[in-house]
Amino acid sequence: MARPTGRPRASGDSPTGLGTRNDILAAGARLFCAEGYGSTSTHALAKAAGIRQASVYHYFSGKHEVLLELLLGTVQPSLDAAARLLAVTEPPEQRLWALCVADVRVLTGGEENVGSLYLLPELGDERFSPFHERRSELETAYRTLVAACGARDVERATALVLGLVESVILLRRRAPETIDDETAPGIADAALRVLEVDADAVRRARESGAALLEEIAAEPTH
Amino acid sequence: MARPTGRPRASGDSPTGLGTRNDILAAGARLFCAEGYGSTSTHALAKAAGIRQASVYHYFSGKHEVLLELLLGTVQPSLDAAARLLAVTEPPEQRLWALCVADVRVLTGGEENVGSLYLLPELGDERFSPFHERRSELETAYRTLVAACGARDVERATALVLGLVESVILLRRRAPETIDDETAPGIADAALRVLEVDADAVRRARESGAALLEEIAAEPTH
DNA sequence: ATTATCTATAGATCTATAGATAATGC
DNA sequence: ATTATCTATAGATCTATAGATAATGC
Repeated sequence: MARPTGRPRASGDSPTGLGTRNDILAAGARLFCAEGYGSTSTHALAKAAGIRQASVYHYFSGKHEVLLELLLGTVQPSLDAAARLLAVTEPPEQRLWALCVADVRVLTGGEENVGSLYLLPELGDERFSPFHERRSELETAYRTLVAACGARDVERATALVLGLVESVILLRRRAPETIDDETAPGIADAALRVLEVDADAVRRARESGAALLEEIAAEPTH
Repeated sequence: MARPTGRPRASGDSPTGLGTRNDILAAGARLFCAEGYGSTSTHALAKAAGIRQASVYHYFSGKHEVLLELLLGTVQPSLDAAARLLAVTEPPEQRLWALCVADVRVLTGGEENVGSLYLLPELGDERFSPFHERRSELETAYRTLVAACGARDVERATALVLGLVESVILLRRRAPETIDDETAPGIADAALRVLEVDADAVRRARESGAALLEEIAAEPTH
């Protein structure tokens, strides 16, 4: 797409080099995280994407669709990992450990702290319910594994584990320089400890976790 | 103030019964948390406070001042507790434990989840820098106590402790029904364990923590 | 007289559509 | 011919000010 069809842009090139649609998504990720959803106008979105305000509507029906697509794109990889981990036969401690690691990696990866989109108060709007459905599926997967680990109060334990995983969103805001390769395993260990899994089982989960993660990454979804 | 001076409201009474200024603050807390800052218009704010849009400006120069006052009011009690805990002579583990408990109690108290105001992306605006200054003072207090507890990597440890404390904001969103009297001590215990404080010292902190909290609550600020 | 509220509104901004334009593709 | 962009803009909404009004206070 060296010279794509259609009228050329008035100003400059695609900032991402991945086409206008991705320019808009990248601009949305940056602006919604840094300035907020309600405080980002379609004009600001377009400007950051290197196009005019009206051109946004060629790709999206409004900024809500931009945010929705960002949200779905963020939850999907975790949901895939969860589906695979529910299907394998390893001990639940190892699978929960792997799910935590996979999820934290999604939240710590990428250019923007897209996890912080989860924290936007505007997500209460019903337009984002497709996201909430997926998110709720993911929580069900966590709950299933937490229960399989033998937690007494499953609801409370699940909330604590999810809180631990999501706390990485806050950590990335506060001190991104402290995030490294040990962050995800460290949080996954802490999640098992919250469930009062004994130290030996935590160690085993960590030892076999890497292999399990590779396994589910390789395996195709059925 | 049964019949206050000034023109009466066109519609109804003060929702809070604590005067118009507090009506506006309460409306701000509710709307900024539930709908977001940028998505809440001065009209919506006024309506929730039971007055007309223009009347907001009699008390505040704009919605940014409403949010700023809410933020300062939320950080102040924690800052007071921190100042007192830095002044006493108890072991640092006990003082850090007490600070965590005091902070979590602020974040779990009140009608609205005001801690979630901390997560608004709009806080980057320089109009909120008075809040960031106080917040940064509070972080310094945490850092001082974390260092006194003998943490090796003070910055990283402080970030983890603050993350743990703030995770209660997310917990209150996700599962408010799981929050009880054990939440704050539980988080404070976890904070000490993150610092690899030995189990005995954690137990001691918890045992003497309640008394220490009462002491600093009673004591006047100098 | 003072005060807190109100109504009215100017000007800015924002959204979403209509229609023009400037490229490539056939 | 098709497409992606553009310009222009109508109508909605939002902010912040001006000035009127309806109470109490003296």
